[in-house]
Amino acid sequence: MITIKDIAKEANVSAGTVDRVLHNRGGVSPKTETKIKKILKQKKFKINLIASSLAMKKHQNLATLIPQYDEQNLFWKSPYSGIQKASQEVSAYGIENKVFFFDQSDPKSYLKAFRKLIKTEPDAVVMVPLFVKESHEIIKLLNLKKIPYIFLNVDLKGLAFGGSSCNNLSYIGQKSFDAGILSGKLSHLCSKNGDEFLIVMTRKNIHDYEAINERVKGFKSYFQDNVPDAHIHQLKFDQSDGFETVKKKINTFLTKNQRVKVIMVPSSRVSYICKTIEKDHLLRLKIIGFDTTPQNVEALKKSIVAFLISQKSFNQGYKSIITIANYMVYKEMPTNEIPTPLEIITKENYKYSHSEERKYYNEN
Amino acid sequence: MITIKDIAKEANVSAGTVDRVLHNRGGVSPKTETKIKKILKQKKFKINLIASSLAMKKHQNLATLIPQYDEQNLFWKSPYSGIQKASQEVSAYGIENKVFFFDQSDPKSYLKAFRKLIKTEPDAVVMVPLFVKESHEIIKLLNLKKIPYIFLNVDLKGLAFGGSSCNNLSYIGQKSFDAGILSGKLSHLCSKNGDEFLIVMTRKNIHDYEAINERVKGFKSYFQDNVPDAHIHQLKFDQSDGFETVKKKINTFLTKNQRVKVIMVPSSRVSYICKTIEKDHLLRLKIIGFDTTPQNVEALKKSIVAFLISQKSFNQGYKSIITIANYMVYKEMPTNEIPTPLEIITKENYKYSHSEERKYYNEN
DNA sequence: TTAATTTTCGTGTGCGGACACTACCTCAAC
DNA sequence: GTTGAGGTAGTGTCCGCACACGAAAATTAA
Repeated sequence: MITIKDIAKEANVSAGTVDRVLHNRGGVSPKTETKIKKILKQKKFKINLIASSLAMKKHQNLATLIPQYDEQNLFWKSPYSGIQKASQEVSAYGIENKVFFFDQSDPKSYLKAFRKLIKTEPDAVVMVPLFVKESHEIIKLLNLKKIPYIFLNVDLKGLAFGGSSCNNLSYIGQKSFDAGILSGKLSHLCSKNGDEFLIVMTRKNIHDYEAINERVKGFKSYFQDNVPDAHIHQLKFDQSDGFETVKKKINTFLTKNQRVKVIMVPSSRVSYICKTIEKDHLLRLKIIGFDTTPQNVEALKKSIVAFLISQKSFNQGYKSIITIANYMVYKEMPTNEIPTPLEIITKENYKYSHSEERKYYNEN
Repeated sequence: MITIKDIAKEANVSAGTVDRVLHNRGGVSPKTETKIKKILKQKKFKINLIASSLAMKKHQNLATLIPQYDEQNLFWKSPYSGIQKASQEVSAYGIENKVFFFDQSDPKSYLKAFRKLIKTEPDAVVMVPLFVKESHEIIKLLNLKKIPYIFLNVDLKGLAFGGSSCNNLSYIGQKSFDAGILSGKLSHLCSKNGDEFLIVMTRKNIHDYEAINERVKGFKSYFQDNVPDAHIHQLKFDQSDGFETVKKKINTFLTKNQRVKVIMVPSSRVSYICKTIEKDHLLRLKIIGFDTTPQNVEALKKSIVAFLISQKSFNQGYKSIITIANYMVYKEMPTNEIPTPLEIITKENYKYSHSEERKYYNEN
């Protein structure tokens, strides 16, 4: 193992000087700096994170702003678990994470939670910018206070409102358009010539309104590029539509359109949709959905759903914390976007796909 | 944060005594021991792993025994990269990993490499037990010397030869049978009633002889359970068969059997097989293979191959090192088996699936 | 009672790095 | 030549813990 002292000896300087170079703290003449840098590279010196974090002992505050989950909508449980796990890990590095929840259907609670958050004077923030307008108020303040922040799961693609542009260090989440393309490909693969397709949209989930649209666009884009003459139907339901309404509409539609063989549900509500569909129809259908919520996985196991496209939201949560922690501790700049994998989940590979998450649950 | 000193002060003893209690190192009177333990619990003291591992500076040797990769067979490059990455990380914990290579087609080189390895007196070993008989010689010695070891990618399911049973801490790899089931499911999903299936086996890859058999078994098992009357053909090629022989045989077969619509290649040689198949046939075929070797990914991108089932061998390599390192440092017992995910890779999601690996390549 | 021995415990050093503090050196102004 | 400012580089201390060493206390032997 190469230490700072080794480098110092090699360069005929003291450890302090090497340290100054390592951290760009200035006060080193260009000559010695280049010399030291050369030796650092040559010897492949890597800072000893253990010793480093011990020496720093800097207690930093991290704050996280995410939607609260409930039984109605378990989607946010998974990223929260990932956040919890990562928080535990980074605590050894002197970073303490506080989580603030808001109601995903209430912009006011979003702002309220943020106000609480900002009072704790965090050194960095991880947030889910669910509401565009309110987010810009938040961002303005964060920019002003020079608090670095990361977007999780939802992106505000550099939208600038009133001069406050997003300076988020990174966005960690799925590329929804590409996820849509993938759903198109899968639909295509498990269909034959002449089969028709159906997209079913619900409005129950606000959380990924933008994402859902992107997925639909991606889906259509796939077919435009590969099967331009494919017949793609679309059904939309409103928040106000009850279970029975949905049921009636869908089944009537499916009876009329017997050539529809594949259904794509661009939200995490695929299991709900499945429940409304009559058995006769289910038998001929291949159904593709998103996100591995417990209900969706149940439907997958029963072979009602053929594919789920997972965004590994546990990993998203986990990574968001790790990423910003690395920035806080080592000033390590993350890439602008950290796309999470588009995982294809079937009945057969589910049990292998979320082992990290399950392991975490078991340990706690 | 509670430190040892805090506890010591509270108990009116020195830090050394607290340390002795913490590590059961003896030499502490029952009275003070119970007193200290009480305070430890009460204050919820947790040892600072950072400081601990720094102070220990235990230089431990780790040795890894894996097959050498070459252009002919790039499969082993990926786990090696994962091993490299993990080695780098654990070096901060004072663990130095030495990698020893052998020729995957030569049992003698396997033993030879091991002899070299054992001379370095490693404190733990990660190995790919490719050859059953020779592995048992190795295991016998490791058991005797009480050196803990982990199996990577290939498992010796507790086979006992001459009284030497496998005491491997863990096996990190794919569950090949389940991977086969998954390939069956995918084949089924992208076929229609009456389509026939073809399994193409080559003997070029010895590395996963057992795995290949398991995959085939899994594939057949899926159809037995779900489509018992499916017609599954099988072609086997010998090591001696040249490209032209294979080409001739496959195309003759496909011409004769026009109802074959799906091909499953249970090894990582799917791209090789694809090259032998004439375009006319390719057009009607859905092809499923294993492992994301560069050539296979190429075929995937060209839409020649529909699905690849990846075992994330990079992660396997990475995890094997991390797992044994955790055991070495914290005596953390791993679970007996650490199955890696069965990832379904298509043209559309490839770019998101191996980002860790690519990131590592770019950084180095 | 005193010496010898064992048990119990305090002290000091070092792991590799961060950073404040200090010392030195150069060069210009007077 | 003296002085002081500004730029460079060295030194020392600390982070929390592990462990060796030896001192003090307790126990036993003589």
